[in-house]
Amino acid sequence: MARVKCPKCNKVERILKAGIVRNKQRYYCKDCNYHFSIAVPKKTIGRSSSKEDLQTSMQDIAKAAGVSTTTVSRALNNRPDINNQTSKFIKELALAMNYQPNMLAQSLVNRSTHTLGVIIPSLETTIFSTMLSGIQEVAALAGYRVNICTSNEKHETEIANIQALMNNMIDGLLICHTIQTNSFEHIRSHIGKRIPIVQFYRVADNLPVSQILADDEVGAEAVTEYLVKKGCRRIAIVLGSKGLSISQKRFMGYQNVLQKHNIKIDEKLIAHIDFTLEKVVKAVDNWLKLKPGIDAIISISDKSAVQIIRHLKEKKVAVPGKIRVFGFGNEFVGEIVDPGLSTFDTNTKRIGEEASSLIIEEIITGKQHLTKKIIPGKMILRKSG
Amino acid sequence: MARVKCPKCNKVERILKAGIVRNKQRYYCKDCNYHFSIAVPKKTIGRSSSKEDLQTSMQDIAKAAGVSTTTVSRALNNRPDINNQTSKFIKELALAMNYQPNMLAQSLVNRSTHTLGVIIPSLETTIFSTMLSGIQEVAALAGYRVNICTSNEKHETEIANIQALMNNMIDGLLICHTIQTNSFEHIRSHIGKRIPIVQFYRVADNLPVSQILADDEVGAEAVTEYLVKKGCRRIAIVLGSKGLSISQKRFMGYQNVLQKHNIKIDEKLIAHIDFTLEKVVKAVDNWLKLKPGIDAIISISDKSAVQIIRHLKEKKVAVPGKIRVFGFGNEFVGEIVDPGLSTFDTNTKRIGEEASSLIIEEIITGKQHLTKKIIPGKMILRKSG
DNA sequence: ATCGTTATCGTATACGTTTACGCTTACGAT
DNA sequence: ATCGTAAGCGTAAACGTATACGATAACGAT
Repeated sequence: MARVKCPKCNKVERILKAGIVRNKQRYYCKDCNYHFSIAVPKKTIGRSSSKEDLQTSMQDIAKAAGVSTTTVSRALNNRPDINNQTSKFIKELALAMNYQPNMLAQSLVNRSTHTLGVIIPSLETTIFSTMLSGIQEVAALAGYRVNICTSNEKHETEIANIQALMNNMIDGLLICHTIQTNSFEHIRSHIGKRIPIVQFYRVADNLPVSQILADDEVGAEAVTEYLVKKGCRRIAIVLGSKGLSISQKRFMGYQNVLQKHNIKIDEKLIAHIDFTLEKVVKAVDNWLKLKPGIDAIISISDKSAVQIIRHLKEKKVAVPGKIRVFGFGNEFVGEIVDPGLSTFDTNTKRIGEEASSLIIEEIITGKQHLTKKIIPGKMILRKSG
Repeated sequence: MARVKCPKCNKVERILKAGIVRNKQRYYCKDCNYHFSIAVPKKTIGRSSSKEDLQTSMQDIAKAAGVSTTTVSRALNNRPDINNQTSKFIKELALAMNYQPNMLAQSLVNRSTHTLGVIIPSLETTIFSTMLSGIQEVAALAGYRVNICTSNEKHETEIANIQALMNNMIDGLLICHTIQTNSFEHIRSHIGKRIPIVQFYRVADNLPVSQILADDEVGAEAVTEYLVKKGCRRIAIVLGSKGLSISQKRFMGYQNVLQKHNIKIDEKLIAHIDFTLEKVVKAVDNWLKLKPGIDAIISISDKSAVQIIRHLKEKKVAVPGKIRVFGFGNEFVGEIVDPGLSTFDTNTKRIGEEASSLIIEEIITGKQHLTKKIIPGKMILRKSG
């Protein structure tokens, strides 16, 4: 029996075992400092299965019915070139034998898995889980499964996820980028292949893939316009990474309105951050020190906006009396906070639904049209703004 | 060319097309009122692919290297019975040719997809998306994908989802039942097969499958005990379906404490409902009419609890002055509401993590131990209770 | 000289499904 | 009587990978 060798230095003496992951024994060669892994042979995996707990296959049915597997396939797929009695008989037999088609085998021949891959930054943020919900519901209606990966707002994880998904297991990829994502080469290398890609919510504008996005520019315009009308002149705004259209568009809307009203744009009032609690609080604290002071904050998300309101309350700053606060997204928590959060409803669930629907269309037709669809939203006024 | 026939009445005349779903043309026979579907033949699907956009396979590498696919397989899997130069050469070639293994083919031979199926009631409820987040993170660390289905709190959808998942595409199933689920035959028929099942959070006690659950009884005891200490004697409680252990356990805890303190249990104070807003409001309104009145409400979820607080505020009922309110789950919204929500932190994310970890262990070892693990939680006191 | 062992590789088969193609039979048209 | 056509079925190849088994050559031991 051949012993385990190091693929690099070809030696066999100083090899250590280093745990098992995904049914693969990991090894480490102390000589050349090299890691590698070998799949655990089937025998050693303790499956009790001799024969009986296996699924019944088409061949089992064929044998039982005394026909070929082709005929079974024809019956089960309602093909026209089969006698009706035969078909009926086989179908009943399949039912009686509790036949379940093996999706893997079907997918292998048909080159399609009826599965969508979804990469989102987080599952613990309401807007993302809401979008995912929309994706999932539409997908389920069309008979598609959903494979979900979270990037945890980390660019490297996003890249790793794409690699993990693009191995013939999905028919299409839906992606919402990390807040810090600024380069998009990891996407570009997959464009134009068999598997279509659709970006949603947080998209990159210079990539030739379809997009479903919120009405960021119009939303920011509406909110800013409203605030200016209310007399605000020093409006602070929280944005994400500059490479993302969500930041660009919202800044555009903000800028448009301020310029229209001849209000100078102050760089100090613009924060490009990820929305962790500490970063948000720090940005707000910096703004509070400014002279002249700010009179409004537009936040990138409702969650941050609500945290800002809480922070301002702690600092005894009146909302909306001293500072008006606006959010984006219309999450449940905005209804509950006191004062109620004014926000721009981005129609979050609908974004997921449309993204799902679009990619399924691209999968079925095989055409990628570079659709760019903006989902309209609406301003919701409560007490905070 | 054979024309489309009805599989039932064998006629061909009165057949109507009825849309395409999952690449299958649906038909409807007006004669016998029968629906059926036929897969759309490959030719008619407009794939431009002649040859070049296909992935490179092991055979391509084998051909290029002048060896057999077996040798390529050996090289790529670090098998010991291969010459080191050969192996290195093949690996470099594979890299140069941008080889990506076809997971479908691998899964077909290995009989494992490294994919977990998850069925949860909803993605728009914080506790569920948090649990899913835990599941996903642990799964990703172990190299497993996650296939997500939502039952939308509907029993029939749960059943349909199980059927859809149990077709060789997953290695294990994680399920959190619907609030209305009361019978479990749809689970029982899948027990003992190759695919392990783990129930989490909402489980059924009399099924021979592993469980990961919150510390419902202890939690309910702690909360009830606290309320009694505060002088409450008419404590109302919101529960889900009677078949679920989550309802039973919480009721047990509630009952234990009341009996210990010789407080009579009033059936009118116990509501078995799903937690839609209307049902919750209706239950609360009924309680408000009672004489003697209630002095506390324990809710099944933080979201409902927060809605209850809002409703009580609208009705000018003082919280906690007149009625104390407790939730379950420790969601973000409980921090934000005013007064802050007292709640029992069920350690939601950890439940997901443990469930994921457990099922992966069952998959790898091939043994199903009927583990029953209770995740400890802790009471969190804020202003509402 | 013969045998056993080991290293290295290929052949063939398997996984479960779909489908191109070919074969037979029946039947109506010429 | 012959041909064409269609219905109904089977054979075999294909999808891409993994592996049991066999083959060969080299080498040392007896």
